[in-house]
Amino acid sequence: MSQFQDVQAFVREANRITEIADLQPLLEDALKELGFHHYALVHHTPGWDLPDSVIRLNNYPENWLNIFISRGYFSDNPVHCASQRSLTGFMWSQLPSLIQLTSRHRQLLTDWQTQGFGEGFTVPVNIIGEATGSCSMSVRSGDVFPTQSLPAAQYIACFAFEAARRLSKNKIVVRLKSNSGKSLTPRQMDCLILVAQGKSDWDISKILGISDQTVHQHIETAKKKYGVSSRTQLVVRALFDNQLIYSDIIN
Amino acid sequence: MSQFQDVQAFVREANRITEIADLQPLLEDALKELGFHHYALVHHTPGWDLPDSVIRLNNYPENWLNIFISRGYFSDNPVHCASQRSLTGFMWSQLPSLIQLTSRHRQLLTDWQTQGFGEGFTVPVNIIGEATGSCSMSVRSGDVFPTQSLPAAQYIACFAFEAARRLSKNKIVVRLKSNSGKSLTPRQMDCLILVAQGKSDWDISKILGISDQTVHQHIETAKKKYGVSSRTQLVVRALFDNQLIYSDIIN
DNA sequence: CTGAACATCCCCTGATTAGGGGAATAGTGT
DNA sequence: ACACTATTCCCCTAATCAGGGGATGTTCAG
Repeated sequence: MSQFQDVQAFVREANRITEIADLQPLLEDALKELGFHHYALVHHTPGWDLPDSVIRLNNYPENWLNIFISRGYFSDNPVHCASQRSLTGFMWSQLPSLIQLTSRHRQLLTDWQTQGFGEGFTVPVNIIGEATGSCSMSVRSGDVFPTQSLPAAQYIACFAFEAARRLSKNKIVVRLKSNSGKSLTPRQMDCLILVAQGKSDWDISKILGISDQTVHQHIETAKKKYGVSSRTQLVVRALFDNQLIYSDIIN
Repeated sequence: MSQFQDVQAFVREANRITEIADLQPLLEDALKELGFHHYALVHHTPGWDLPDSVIRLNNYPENWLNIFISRGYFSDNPVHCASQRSLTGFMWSQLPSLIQLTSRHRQLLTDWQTQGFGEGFTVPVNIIGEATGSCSMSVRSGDVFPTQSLPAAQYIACFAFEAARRLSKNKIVVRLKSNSGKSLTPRQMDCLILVAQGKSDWDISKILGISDQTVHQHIETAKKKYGVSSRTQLVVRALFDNQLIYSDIIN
């Protein structure tokens, strides 16, 4: 599996299967060949139950799944948290340098080790308009970690998720209402950013040094450009269209 | 470049450089070796000017850049649009099957061909909390398209963007205020989704078949859980935390 | 069985937003 | 010079949201 041609065989097969159930053994075998014993290909959802379109493949022993569910580790999971900050795969031993681990995070990692599991590697999967996800793989405690397999692992993880996505029953489709070049003026953007931060018209007027009615006017014009009727919709659309990004808004 | 070991050399070098300017020749050479003549590694921003932290590397001839800028193609770009819908790289000839092309999109592609450029391949780059981006590469019209290089191209594109991200001056950092397991109740989620869609309390009350004051109550409780003071902030936080996804909201 | 959490409803006041007008100034491009 | 856009300000009314208060019934775990 040191050649791209080898992993391409996996990609070809993954593209051919028609049932999500068929992906499970395919992926398990491919990752076993790379030297990994457990894997999890999942959407990052706040809850465990409920939705049908959510991808959640893994070969963890039932014992671990029980611990995982009973302690509510599916939400606020350090691996998921870090994978939203990275583009390429990362090893779990690097987690402390990627995010600030909480005591709850450390507890999860301790529980993991206590169950006889070892180092892991996670490939992030982020698609705008869908739930974020990841494909993780790990070895048992004491096993040699297959560092030389990571490039192939990254590649396989990516295409495995794409295949799972394709086969996921209720396809999560988001149709872009193209904003067709209509863009906001600088002043409208100033106001919009502050609106997204939860500021009132009066707050914004003081921050920008203009009257609150002018702020109101800018926001109304922006809403008309997007064809929406509420400020909340305006912010959602602007985020979705990349006119706004979270770093403008949060902290 | 048929082996993972070969592209790993690129990854090692990309991780070593300390200036974004050094990435340009490194990436250009690597992609030339794969058989591509032009590339663009960019953040998808609605405007061309302005921000400093935005990544925008390319080796397009000035002629094309002028056309690109003068016609405002940086916004509403079909390649960027499609790359937000995909996880793995795609060829530009597949664009019609990925998104619905507008006349403006087709105009861009026509202009592209008129300038003597040919088939291209784009690797999406999506990181939550940052502007989305992509790494595209293309051949000249009439050149053979290096299909066998696509796996390596996908891999290199990914790590090139990660390197550019690392070197981008004003690092776009978003700190997660961990919601530490505090999750919304089903009814609160119902209301939140409808709020995000721009519905008023009264609308929501009719949709859910409860009183508008109850709706109000659910939203207030949700706001308290997130520690925010406005509905807009609530929606932004919920989107950021993956409690809400765009497909819940848009269409 | 007893709390705790959830869901539902009602009351109240004041602040904010929505949506309709109109109008002056400055700059840009034709 | 004229059209156009952006920016700024003002007026108005009605609807909605924010933030208090309290109350009832269900469900589920300890």
